[in-house]
Amino acid sequence: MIENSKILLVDDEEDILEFLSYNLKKEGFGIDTANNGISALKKLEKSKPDLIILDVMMPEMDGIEVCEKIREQENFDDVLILFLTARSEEYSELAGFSAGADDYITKPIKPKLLVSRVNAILKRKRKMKNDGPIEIGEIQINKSNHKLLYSGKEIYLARKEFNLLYYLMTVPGKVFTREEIISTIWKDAIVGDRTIDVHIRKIREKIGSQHIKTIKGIGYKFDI
Amino acid sequence: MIENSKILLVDDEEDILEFLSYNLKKEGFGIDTANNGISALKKLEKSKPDLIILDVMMPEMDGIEVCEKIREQENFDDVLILFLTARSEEYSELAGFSAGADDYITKPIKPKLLVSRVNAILKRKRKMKNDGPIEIGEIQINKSNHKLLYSGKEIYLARKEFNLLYYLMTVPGKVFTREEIISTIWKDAIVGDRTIDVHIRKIREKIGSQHIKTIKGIGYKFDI
DNA sequence: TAATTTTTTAATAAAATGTTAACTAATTGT
DNA sequence: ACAATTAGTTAACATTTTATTAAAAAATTA
Repeated sequence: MIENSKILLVDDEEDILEFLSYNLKKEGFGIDTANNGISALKKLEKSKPDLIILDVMMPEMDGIEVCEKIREQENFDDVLILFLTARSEEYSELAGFSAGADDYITKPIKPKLLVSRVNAILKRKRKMKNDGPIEIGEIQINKSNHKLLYSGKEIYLARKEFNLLYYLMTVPGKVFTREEIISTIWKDAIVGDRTIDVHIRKIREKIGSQHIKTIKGIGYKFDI
Repeated sequence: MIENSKILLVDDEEDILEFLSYNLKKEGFGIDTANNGISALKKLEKSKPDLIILDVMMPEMDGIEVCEKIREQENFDDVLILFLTARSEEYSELAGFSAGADDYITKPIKPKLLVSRVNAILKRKRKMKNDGPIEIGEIQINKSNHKLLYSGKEIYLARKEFNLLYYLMTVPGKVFTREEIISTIWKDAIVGDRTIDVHIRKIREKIGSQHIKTIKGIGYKFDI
């Protein structure tokens, strides 16, 4: 499953491309490479990668810009993107995430860490993609047909509300931080903190307020 | 904390060993030395270092080989390893990292840079480790989802309370001084001494007062 | 394009959390 | 034992965080 995932590597340094290729091929991933942003964008359609590993520092078009351009495309607005950054460029953490990155690895790259990070991120994705309905108590939520059943009755949720509730329900009992929520539900937009509250409120309006609990200073969790 | 870290230095040149020793001891690190790879591997078990500084260029067994051998050992497959390389040996960067190094420093070694690098790498490690639930007796505290279980029952702690208890539980039995507590929990605020007491009191209110012991004139510790 | 729905923001209220001050209790050193 | 020091307690107050509205902006649908 994971083994069949395709990864597109984008870096201007041939050495790094080879190093990454070697270590990821060894793990059974399908590898495609590009040595600049433009070439990467061109290869997208044909390659259809599950994950893109992007160097932040590249001449002409840097990783952040490439990332933004990828996210603009209909078919790739939810492809996984992982940034490579030099240790010193701490700024890239923030810049990268707001550009729509899913994770990042600092150089120098350690093969073990790289592989485990890549596996983790793909696993997470598959879990999210896993379309089977989640059933908790009297509540059933089904991503494939976008339906929420509460005691057998269908309740309509707007998209953001649905995504948010679904996300919380993926791990019942776990407290999701506001940061986690924002970086998952609002990948490619910067929204204020109150936005979450309002959506939570609307969900509570529809399913009652006993299920979604506020953990002040941290975030929210779904409980039976 | 950092000050108590143990470092194993491995180099064939006595001068360098002394130079490193001198500069790192001055910072409060515990130092052990070995002048070849075989001796280093032997000392591992007894020394249990947090960090190993390895010269790449050594006769008989070079640093990369030593590194690989260390990584093969169950107990040390995630010990930190830092390479010393001559500036010219650029190849060693890639080779070193694929052997499992965490960082490297080029010779000639500048004391200030050495110390800051070592501190940085140890800090990073502690940060990474800072996950996963801590379970002590009937108490389980889980930072990733901000949950405290006491005899299986979930207890709610406010954020500061949680952070404080978690901190004390990171090293059960260790007495944390008020200074340590303040500089960890109140990183960017100046608070009075009574503030700690009040938070301790609130925690005791929730989990009972048998676990957090006051060491008068020093600080507090967590005990089973 | 207009109408409708959804999403976001802004303003404000409410609630929870955090800190301090003032006082009391306990401990320690002499 | 007694003063000095340190910790505990409480309640008031300050600060931070979240909830609730209504209204504006954006997206979707007819």
